[in-house]
Amino acid sequence: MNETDAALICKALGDPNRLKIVKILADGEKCACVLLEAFQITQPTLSHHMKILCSCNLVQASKEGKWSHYTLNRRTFDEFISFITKTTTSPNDEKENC
Amino acid sequence: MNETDAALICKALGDPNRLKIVKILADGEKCACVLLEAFQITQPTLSHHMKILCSCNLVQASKEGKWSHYTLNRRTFDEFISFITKTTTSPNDEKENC
DNA sequence: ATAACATATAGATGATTGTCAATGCGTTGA
DNA sequence: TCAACGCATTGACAATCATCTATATGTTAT
Repeated sequence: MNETDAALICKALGDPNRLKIVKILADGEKCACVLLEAFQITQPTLSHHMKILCSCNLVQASKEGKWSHYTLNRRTFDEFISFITKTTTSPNDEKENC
Repeated sequence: MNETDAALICKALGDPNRLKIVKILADGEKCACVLLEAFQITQPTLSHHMKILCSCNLVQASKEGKWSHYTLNRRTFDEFISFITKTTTSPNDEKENC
């Protein structure tokens, strides 16, 4: 996990719908049809959001027949949390002031 | 801190430059001129980013004469961390599956 | 085979974003 | 008072984004 990865994840979580998707997935694996019910968006739009969440490795998809199942990737999430926490606690080298 | 606030903060952190600004501010208060040196952007662009970081309460600005000093608002940051951590650990009510 | 279903992809569109040059505004020092 | 300085604001522009409709792809059941 580096700054680029973290910024990508932040960007992914920066959309209210995607943040809510992550919240729902925190409850456990869900298929797209169940996720879709929780929103007022069309199926292609949901698919688009899932692709973004998967591309930053925050969510994992697995197909089972017709259904796509999505799970929250807790390892990525934990790494993200620890990265940004570290970012704000460990001082860096630039001590310069005005 | 609610989902809207958290999404706003994620959005603010979703830009690599802003994430780096936060990282630098973690070292302590900085003025705009020092921040500017760390980037390849123009002064108005930095000003724009600072406005976004301040508007979600992640950063606080204070003027002293000609200089604007910026500090990381650790309280907001901690609330943010605990919110998204809670989001992915506490199960919600929707237990429905396919 | 064929119809119904679940999801993904393509293409279009309006909104938002990051960036810059130009300019404005308040402060400091000569 | 006036010039220089630090920063904010404005307006413009290209790029990205969230969303939609239409369509394609793969799967299940008849």
